[in-house]
Amino acid sequence: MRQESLFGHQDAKNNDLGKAKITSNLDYISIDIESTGRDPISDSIVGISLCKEKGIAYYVPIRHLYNQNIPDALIVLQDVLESPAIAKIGHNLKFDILMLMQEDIHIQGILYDTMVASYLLNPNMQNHSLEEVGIKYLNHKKKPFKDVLGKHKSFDEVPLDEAVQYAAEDAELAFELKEILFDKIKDEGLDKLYFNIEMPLIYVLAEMQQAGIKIDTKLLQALSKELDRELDSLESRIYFLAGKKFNINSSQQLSKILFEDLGLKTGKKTKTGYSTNVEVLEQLSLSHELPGEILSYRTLYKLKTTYIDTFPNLVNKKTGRLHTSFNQTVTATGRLSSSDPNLQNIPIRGELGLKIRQTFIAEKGSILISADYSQIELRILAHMSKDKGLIDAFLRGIDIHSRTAAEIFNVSPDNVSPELRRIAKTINFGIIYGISPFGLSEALSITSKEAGELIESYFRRHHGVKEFIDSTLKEARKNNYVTTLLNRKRQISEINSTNSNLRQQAERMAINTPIQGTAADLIKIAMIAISRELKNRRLKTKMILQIHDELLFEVPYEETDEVMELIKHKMESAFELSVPLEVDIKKGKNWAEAK
DNA sequence: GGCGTCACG
DNA sequence: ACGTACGTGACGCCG
Repeated sequence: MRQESLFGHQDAKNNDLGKAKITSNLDYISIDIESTGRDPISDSIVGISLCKEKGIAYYVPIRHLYNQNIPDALIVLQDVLESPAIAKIGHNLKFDILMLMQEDIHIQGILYDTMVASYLLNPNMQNHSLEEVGIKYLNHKKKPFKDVLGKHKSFDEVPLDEAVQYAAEDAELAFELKEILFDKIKDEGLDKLYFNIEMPLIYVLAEMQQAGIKIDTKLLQALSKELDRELDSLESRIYFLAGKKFNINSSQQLSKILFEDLGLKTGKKTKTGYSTNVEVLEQLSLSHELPGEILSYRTLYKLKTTYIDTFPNLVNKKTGRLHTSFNQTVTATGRLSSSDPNLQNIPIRGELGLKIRQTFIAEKGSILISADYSQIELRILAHMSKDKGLIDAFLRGIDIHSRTAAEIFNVSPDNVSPELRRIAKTINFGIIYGISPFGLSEALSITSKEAGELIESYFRRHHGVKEFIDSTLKEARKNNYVTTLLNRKRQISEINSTNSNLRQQAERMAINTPIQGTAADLIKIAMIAISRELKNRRLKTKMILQIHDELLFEVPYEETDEVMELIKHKMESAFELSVPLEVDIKKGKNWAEAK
């Protein structure tokens, strides 16, 4: 492999690569950006490597801490990077897109992202790093980044010859992986899913991350002080009830207090001892005052440490906003995940949950709009199972849980009590999770015999669902994988296991994945469609969060009406099922109001 | 770094 | 007899 620095290694002055020369006959090129760190909002570009031919890769230093930089090199490359006719190959291109956005360079063109390709080929795999994928498909062992960095604090301090070796290797590796992985993508019938959904989604996710969300730091700080006082008083009360001081956050120490000192009845066990989780403590709170106080303490402490005290520190200095990372290659089902910080698990339940949502606000002159799919997974179940009862209920717009209750308990729809509805709702959830008598019995605190009877009663009225489950399992056993409506695949390797625990777990995955995964497919389609339409109409509205079945937008006042209609329409028409997709949409000055 | 716990869909 | 509801990420504890 020949590795050169396009400008740094050779004599820069003699390197008058004209734009015409770069762009002519160039169908695709692999790129890899080196940076001062992994945060594409805060960190900056150090250099970029390029490869357009196996065996030849170039490294362009941009901001190394020595004098061989070509600050204008990016401008020379801009035409290539922004050419829609030149496809871009890379491993985790969302990162490169975001880094270049900082330089006001906007990548265009087909994206061959080898990380996303690896994920589609095996969504169960934990690690789709270039290191791992390189080893798996090319048996190519990369030099670890840590070794390149050595004693240096950041890549911009790495001497050029070492930087060239490392960076150019990455670009070439991605280039070579592209051939292999995208042949497989085609062979596996994943090309439509990749090119129609995952590939355009990369751009959408990059824009969402770049947009970020505004939070009310002052309000969070005020909440924090309020909680300090409450936690202090809870702490004293807990020590008093326990008869001594201890670390309330240690479940081990708490377990000793509850089950040894106070002699309360033990319940569920964990690997390391007796459980002190919320179910156990709720049960214990009937016989002693302490468990209830612990529960209050835990809730407040959790929300304070995870959200209230953390978020103000994460507000980006440049943008004044909170930026998450949307991960496209993490979940086994096709969902996105969010991290650093996770903005897909912002509290909503309880008074304090609402207060936290109130701290997510719109920019001055804008509002937040939240749009969420109503019962999307049950609608998908209705579609996939062709179950007459389910389809009929959704076509007629009936409250699905009440309808299920009426069926299972054989009462008239008007006579469904809230309690019966709650049970039916749990069963409906259970179906989607790959129901089992044990699981349902735990969720409803009934015996598994009773749970089994409820399940039987459900299937008596929903033959379509029963047949869907049976045929899905049959397919899974035959293929060792299951698929979503848009042909996403998940391998279910233990589906034929002789270990019954593993096999049953695999069976639940086999049922749940097509449903959860199809929901993920549909909202991804909607996101792409909405993003396109916002661009086409030159609207300023920004999509800022996705929470599995919900999209959150920041919308300038004057666009409110137009955008509300646009979003609802695009989400509801993302894909035509045999039942309607329904979207609830709301607006407000903060996320609590818009929900 | 594994574990328990708990925030969300 | 065993042990599981599906999918995530982050926190603090503990070794």
